[in-house]
Amino acid sequence: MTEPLWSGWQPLSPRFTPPPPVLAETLDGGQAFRWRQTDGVWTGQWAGHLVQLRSAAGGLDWRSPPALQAAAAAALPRYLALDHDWAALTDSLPWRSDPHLAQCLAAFPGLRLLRQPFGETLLGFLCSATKQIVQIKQMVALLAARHGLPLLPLPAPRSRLPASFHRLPAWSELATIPESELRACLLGFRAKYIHASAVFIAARPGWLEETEHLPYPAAKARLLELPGVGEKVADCVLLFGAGRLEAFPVDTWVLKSLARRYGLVGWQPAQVAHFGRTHFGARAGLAQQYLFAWEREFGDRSLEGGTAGPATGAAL
DNA sequence: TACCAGGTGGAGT
DNA sequence: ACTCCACATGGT
Repeated sequence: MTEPLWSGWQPLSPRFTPPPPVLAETLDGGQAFRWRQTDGVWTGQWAGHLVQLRSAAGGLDWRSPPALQAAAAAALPRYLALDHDWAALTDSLPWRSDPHLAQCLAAFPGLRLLRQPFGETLLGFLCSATKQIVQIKQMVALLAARHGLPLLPLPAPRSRLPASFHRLPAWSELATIPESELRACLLGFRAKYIHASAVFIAARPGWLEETEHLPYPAAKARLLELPGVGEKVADCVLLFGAGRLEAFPVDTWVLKSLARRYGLVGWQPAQVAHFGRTHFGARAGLAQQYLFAWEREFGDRSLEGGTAGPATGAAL
């Protein structure tokens, strides 16, 4: 008979027990672009991995296709950053003196940063400029489907696979794809940035890997050399793809958050970034993720009524 | 129909 | 240094 697509569910360890909405925010809130939920089960991919997660009584369960299970078991702890003490990291944020931050922490208990593959994170956020998350996910899915290697040596045309799974194309592969084919993946003007960045990276073997391991300021300076990578994208890549918690990406939502909740109306992104790093400290990027999640979920509703003073409290 | 979306780079002051 | 603007495309 054919091998089952998925192996049996296994408990994730160390434990990771977010409430389902927080798991959703973690996997699908704008850090990563390759997770989908159906019937309470999250299916996600990174590098050569394919994993499902579901909430169970004592924590999360996970499973993979049998052929990929061993590799996934080794890779999952790093991807989900299970070895980090997120409760302690979150507690180190200045929530005691910042009522709005305290409100954000309470609204998304257990939110964490993923540790995604560096190159894939770069690709995702090169797609992100002035696009909604659902649209970024669509671009990334098309890039994988059309230009990435199949994940499994697929057994049968009639297999029970709901869809075929593909890796994202590596940067060396992206360099060989004509810009017109990238545009066909709904990338729009981002296609030329991805193409030019791929050519840049392909001309410098080892450059991307070295960049990942440099200290934050040097790594950011190198990422800024890439066409299409500015302050915000560089910080997202370092925060979500290199574990640099001091990176403080300022996107339109964080700009809104700091304007509405901290009174920084009219401030430029660079000024807001400076404020964020000094106010939130060495793990400013973690604080940023809470602010981002809260503003997207509750921000507009909280505007009805009160003026946006510092840390005006909307009811939870 | 407007306006917005996890922005960036370039041109003109 | 700052301000405006083009860049593609779909969602609301």
